[in-house]
Formats: sequence, structure tokens, C-alpha cells
Amino acid sequence: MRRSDRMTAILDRVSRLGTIDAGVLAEEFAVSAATIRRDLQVLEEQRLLARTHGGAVAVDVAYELPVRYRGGQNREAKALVARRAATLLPHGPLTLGLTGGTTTLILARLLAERVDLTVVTNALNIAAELALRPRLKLIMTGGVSRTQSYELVGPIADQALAGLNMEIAVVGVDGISARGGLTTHDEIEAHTNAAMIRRADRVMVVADGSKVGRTCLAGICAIGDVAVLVTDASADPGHVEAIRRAGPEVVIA
Amino acid sequence: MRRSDRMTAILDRVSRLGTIDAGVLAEEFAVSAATIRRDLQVLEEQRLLARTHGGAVAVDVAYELPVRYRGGQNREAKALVARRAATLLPHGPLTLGLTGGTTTLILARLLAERVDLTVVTNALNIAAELALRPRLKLIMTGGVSRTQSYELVGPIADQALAGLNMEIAVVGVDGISARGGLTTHDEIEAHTNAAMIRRADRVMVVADGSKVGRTCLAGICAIGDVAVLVTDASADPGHVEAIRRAGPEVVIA
DNA sequence: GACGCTATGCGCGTTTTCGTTCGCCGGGCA
DNA sequence: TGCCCGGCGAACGAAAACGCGCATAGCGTC
Repeated sequence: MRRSDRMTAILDRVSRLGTIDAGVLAEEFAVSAATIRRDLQVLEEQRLLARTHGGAVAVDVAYELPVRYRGGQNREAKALVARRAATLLPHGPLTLGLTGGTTTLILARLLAERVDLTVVTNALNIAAELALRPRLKLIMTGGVSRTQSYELVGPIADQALAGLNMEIAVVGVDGISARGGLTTHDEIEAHTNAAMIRRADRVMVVADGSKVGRTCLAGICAIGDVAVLVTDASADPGHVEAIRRAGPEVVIA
Repeated sequence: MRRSDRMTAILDRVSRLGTIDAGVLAEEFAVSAATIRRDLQVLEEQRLLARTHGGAVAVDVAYELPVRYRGGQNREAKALVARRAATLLPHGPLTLGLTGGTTTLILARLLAERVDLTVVTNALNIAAELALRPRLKLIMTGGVSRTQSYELVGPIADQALAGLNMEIAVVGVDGISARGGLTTHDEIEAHTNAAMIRRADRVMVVADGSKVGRTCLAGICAIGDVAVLVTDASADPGHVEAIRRAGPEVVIA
């Protein structure tokens, strides 16, 4: 197993369990304790976790991962969710809103060949992907670029959204739960996502199982505003049931 | 198997799995590790993935958009003009507007490492190029995407620009002449470019010699609104002289 | 057939990674 | 107090991966 994969796995574990033991990690990855110590040191330098005697603990707020360690996380799950979400979209002319996120990006790629489609997005990577396709109409909100997530946010984005109406908004979130509603790591991003949701007739949330039941720093909207949640089988059944009772239809990809 | 096929396969894998191992790829495609490394290097240069030790991980933005319009034409001249234009920009904090165009794109790349820089642009390819640079602030106008030029235009763009002020606007045009002023082939694009010019203290036009003296369909603004024109030695001296008399300083790269 | 270009494989020196070993520190225990 | 012991940091060496230069082979053009 390569270093970057090991780092990803460590981050995944520490964010799920809250605390990890260096000895256990060494055994599990079949590497020496020194290697684990070096890994933890690097991750601590990047403020992705905090070291303790004998292991490490998660930092308070979930952190946005640098690209090199974000790579594989739940990639297949995201692709699965995106494909399922694509099948749920109606045929024929459609105006669609897309927020930023890996899952929405994959969905955008799947939609690239559709005709009669108008896409509104505040995500630069999605726009870059769709700008090549002459068959669909692409509208970007403006705004200030966030380097971590390629999203455009702020008053310019909000103002642009205020003048648009979408039939369906597909929203990628960092957390969704019955109690916390939709949440994300960044409060400005949350505000812009909320602005898009307000202009949409229906809200579809795409989130791989790791996001279900999680609550992050910034709230976007209440769970009742969501029409459909598309997730995968790794989602905790208890949380899924709670969300279902709160209103949204839940589709397991 | 040809190189391009291999590259495509690599991209497909990395986008599905999120992470790949160079050794596995070499074995699977029956080529040497050196070849795989070269492939990965090319793909990384195009920002289609990120290399790690022993392999690569997926990234979420494909930011090298193919050039749609007269890509190769006057390429050296455009690069020359862009480099000269970059030297004319003041040091220190600066708020800069950039319209779409090949020359402005090259200029954007030259500015990528600067600090204390705020860039306002309506060009998707420029934004995609700059989005990853954490040192500079990037603001996009929104708007409807034009597939030919990657520019965002229309009322959303105009509205976004109305709330911004730039010290310098760098404008790429299809034609500039003493009589016709600044012109371009598309009237909607012209309108948005004019909106940006109105919000700028100074206007700098970058245009290779073939544009000088030419007048195109849609007018952007009068020649008197331009502070500086940067062009190259292939520009017709008569037209240059006429422009100089009309007001703008003319710099030959 | 000669040529120029590109892709590929190989060899070599360099860098990165990882395991091992050593000494240090702090806590528990006789 | 003296001893042991687990975890930590630093240093060294081996192995793997890397970058670079060079030679070769395929391919299209003239």
C-alpha cells in the first residue's frame, strides 16, 4: 500500500472513530511503527489531525482535504450515487441547478450528452466540464472562487441566483441528518447553496453513505426542504430511516 | 496500444477508483514503468490527475480547456504581447479585469504566481486556470456560457460587473482601429466587454498585429477610452500611428 | 530509400520511502 | 533509589520510485 493511500485511510478512520491507536494502524497496514509516526507527523503538520501519546485524535471540525489525500475516498460510492441520480431526472426539457462537489461533478459528466438541458451551476469544475458541450445551455453564477472546492460564492453568486428559477436543484453536501438538515464545512458556501435551493421547485441531495447522519459546521437548510436523497448502501440504516420519516424520499443506489 | 488509448484508459481508471498504482498500470498495459511515468506526467501537466509516489490520484477539475478559435495562429506574437503586457502592470496590490481571448489567457498564466492580485474575469478558461492558485483572489462574473470563446455573457454578467471596480481592465479584441474603436465578432460579447471597460480606471488592449486596423461587426467602445494598446511589430505602422494620434499609448512588444 | 518525428525501453545517478537501531524521556514498581 | 518498559525522535542503510539522457524502433513524408 502506498503512502498516499495509507494517509487517506488514516484520515478516514480518525474522522469516523474520533481516535486511533498507532500500534493498531501499524499492524493493520503491515508497516512499522516508525512509518505510522511519520504519517501522523505529516498529517498533523497539515492540521488534519492531532497527535496524542500512542496515536492521534480528530480535530474538532472536519477539515477539507488537500487534493492528494482526497483522491480515492468513497469514489465508487459517489459514482454509483451519481448514476442513480441521473436516472431519476425526468426526460425532456429541463432546467437543472448543480452545486459543487465530486458527486455532482460526476453527475454533470453523465448529463453532458443530453439535449434540451439548461444547467445552472456555481462550480467552476462543472462549468469547465460542460462548457465544451454545444448541445446544452450553461449558466454560471458569478462570485468569488473558493480554492478548495472550486465553487463560486458570495453576494455576486446570490444575486445571480435570485434572478433564476430551476426545476430541480441537485445539491452535494458534507452532511445530512434528520436533526441537522443539510450542512457543509464552509458557511459562505452554505449560504450560496441555500440561495440555489430557494430558487428550485424540487431539491435532490446526492451524498455517499459516509455523509448520512453527519452534521457539519454550517447549515444549509432543513431536512423538510429536500424532496429526494440519493445515497448508497453504506449509509447507516437508522439515520436513513430518521430522514425518511422527516419527509424526503430516500433512494439507495 | 497507442499512447492516447493508454492515457484514456488511465483517466478512466483513476476517475473510477480515485487512485492508481504505476506498477500495476505498467504490467497491465505491458509497457515499462518509465512510459507510465511519462504518461502520468503529461496527464498531470494537463491537471487531469495528481501524481503521488508510486501512482496517481484523481483531481476534480479539468482545467486545460481546448482552444476553440484560431489556436495556433500568431501564437508567438500573442505570447510576446502577453509578456510585454505583464511587464506594464504595476507591482503591488492590484485589481485586474480580464476578458476572454487567447492573449489574455496567456497573460493570466503569467500572473498566476503573483500575490496581492485580484482578478475579475468572465472567461471560463481563465478562471479554470487561476482557480487553484491560493495566492490570488479570483472573481467571476456569472452569465451564459458561449461555447466558442468560453466567455460568460448576458445580463447576469453585466449585473455582476456593475457592482465591481477594477484598476485596470485588460481587453482582448478582434479588431482595433482609430475610426472603428474596439470591435469583436459577437455583439453580446461586445456588450459584456463594454460593461467591464466601464468599471475600470484604465483600459489596456492586447492585440497581435493582425488585429490592428481591422474593424469587426460589433463595437465595444471608442478608441479614446483606451489608455494603452500592446501589440507586436507585425502591426501596420500607419494604423498604429493613427491610433496613437487618437489618444492611446501604443507599446510594441 | 532517406529523412525527421514520436514513442518506447534501458541505464545511471538521485530522491523518496521505509525498516531497523540507538538513545532519551516519563511512569510504574520493587 | 534503581530498574524496566512503552513510546518518541534521530540517524543510518536498503529498496523502490523517480528523472534524465541516450539508443532504438515504428511511422509518415518527401
